[in-house]
Amino acid sequence: MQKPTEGRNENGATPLTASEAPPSSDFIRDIVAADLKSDKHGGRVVTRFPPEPNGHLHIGHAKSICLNFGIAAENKGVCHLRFDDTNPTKEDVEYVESIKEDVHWLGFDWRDKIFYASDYFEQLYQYAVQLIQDGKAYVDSLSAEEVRGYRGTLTDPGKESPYRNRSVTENLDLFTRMRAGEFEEGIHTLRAKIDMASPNVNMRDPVMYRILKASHHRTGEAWCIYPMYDFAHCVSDAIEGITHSICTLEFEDHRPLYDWFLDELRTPCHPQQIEFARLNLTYTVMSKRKLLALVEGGYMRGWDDPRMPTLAGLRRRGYTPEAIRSFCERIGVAKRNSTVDMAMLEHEIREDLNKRAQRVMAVLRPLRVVIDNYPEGQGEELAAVNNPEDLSMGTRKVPFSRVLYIEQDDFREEPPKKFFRLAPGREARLRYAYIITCVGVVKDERTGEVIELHCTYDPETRSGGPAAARKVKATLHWVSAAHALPAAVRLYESLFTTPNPSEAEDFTTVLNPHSLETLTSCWVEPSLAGATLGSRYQFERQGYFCVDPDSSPGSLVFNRTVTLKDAWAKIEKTQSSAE
RNA sequence: UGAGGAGUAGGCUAAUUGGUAAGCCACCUGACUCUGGAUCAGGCGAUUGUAGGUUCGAGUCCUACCUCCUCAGCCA
Repeated sequence: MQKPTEGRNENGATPLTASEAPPSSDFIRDIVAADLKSDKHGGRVVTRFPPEPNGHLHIGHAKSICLNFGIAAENKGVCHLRFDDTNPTKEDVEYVESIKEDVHWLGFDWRDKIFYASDYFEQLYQYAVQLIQDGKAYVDSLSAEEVRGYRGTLTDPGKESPYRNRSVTENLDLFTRMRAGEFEEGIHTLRAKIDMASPNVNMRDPVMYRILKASHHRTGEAWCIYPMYDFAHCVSDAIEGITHSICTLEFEDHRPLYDWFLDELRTPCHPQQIEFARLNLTYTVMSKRKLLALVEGGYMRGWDDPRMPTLAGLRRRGYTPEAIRSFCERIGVAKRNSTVDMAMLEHEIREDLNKRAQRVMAVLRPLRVVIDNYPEGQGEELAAVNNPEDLSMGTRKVPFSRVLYIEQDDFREEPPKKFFRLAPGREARLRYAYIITCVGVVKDERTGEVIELHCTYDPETRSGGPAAARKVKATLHWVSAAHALPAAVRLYESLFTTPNPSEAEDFTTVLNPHSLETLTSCWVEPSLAGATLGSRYQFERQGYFCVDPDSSPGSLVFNRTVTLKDAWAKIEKTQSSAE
């Protein structure tokens, strides 16, 4: 199928961005394409993203969102947002709001197609009644423990409940009274009458309804019986006219049940359930349980802690929706359990921000530098390019003066091999400014720590000046001490010390103690004075940073989204490990 | 030991349906560079889980085996 964008690209006019690029094909898209061709669903494509509002979305959900909304969009179809809110004891409006926000932020629009399984409670109930009337469902009065005993094991068949053969009339009566609230929780359940000897445990008379005297975040006290996932989900899909019901691998065993309900109910529409492997990422965890434990255990500041793989966390960290979408496209979709390298995600955000983020100079660990031959009280403004990857972003002025700060890492009193930066007697370029030579080192008398450098500058070497072309091995970022703005910067490293924390007996023991480092005496160039919340910058030579919501006027707080690739760090690492 | 799935370079994912293993990440060179960034050029790396079989030809088909994942909630 020819996409309009392809022709445009061939002309070389407009390069495709990641999100515009033709989606790579995968087995699900193959199925959808085949169904379209065979007219299986009347030429329609309707998908759905069905979260339960009992937690916050993470990047694993993003994979599902991109898949469902993506497939719909590619086929001129629609994707519904449906809240699977069938368990009031675990759900809350707080979560539905955050989920809506996250899906929108990711860049997807469900338009008016937002639904709730709870909207279908009455229809679901009527379908259940129909099943009872057909002799395909019954009210069971076994206790939870007894049900477990009757279910059998993976290798042994189950036994039929003594209540399995109640009459339709009795079942109808009991079910009506269940709804009316006559029974306490656990007294009765409605079960599908299938096959207690089925090798598939899900088919051994699964529970359809249980009594829950809980207040539901949308239906309040209207109901005291709630449908189970297996019954509610397939019927909800059918009600909405879903064509392809895409879910994760653990539901493969449920597919026969999904089909059983819809077949028995003779719904006008029978969606196809398709399963794919959920996303795993190295150096983090994805399970709701573990994420919750991190928050409740006080290991994280909240669901939006920038170290969390939640969409709220990634957003606060500085990730763009474009990078996440591109990531989801590149990892592909398959049935194979796999763990994607975190480096892939980092690659995506670097690639995106490299094109878009304004460059700026910031000194994180300041070392004072005095330019001895630069006149005291004098200053000048130097032109700096905002983004060498996109000259249309223009230039800005950066103030220069006699006293500056450079990065402590950019000076070594005794430089190791391959260290190109400043050292006694050595020269280096100050970006957009002059070439300087280190002529003196001031140390703290007690600690011996280097606290100040004395340098001279060569006026001829000013950027654009007569000797500007002279080659020096290193270019350093800097800020003018008199003009710089103070800032706090939060540096993040991987959340865990091992690539696969879930394999640890207790995953909290492999938490990385250095996952967060806060630097409070940083200096940033004055152009950042008006930086707005969430705005993203490249701090030259260091990485991408964004303004954290903890910032207030006059007190900037930045999060490091990701570092720049650092060739020197690698050299230094191999040097030190070689010793 | 029941049922359902899955095995392709270090990691992900493809392979026009039986036609001679491709792409991205990572890693390593080199070029270029006023970001040790970016970019560009190149490279490393797979007897496609194993063993047989069919075929002129197999990652694709057949047989057996091995390994891993999921399932015994009145959770989703």
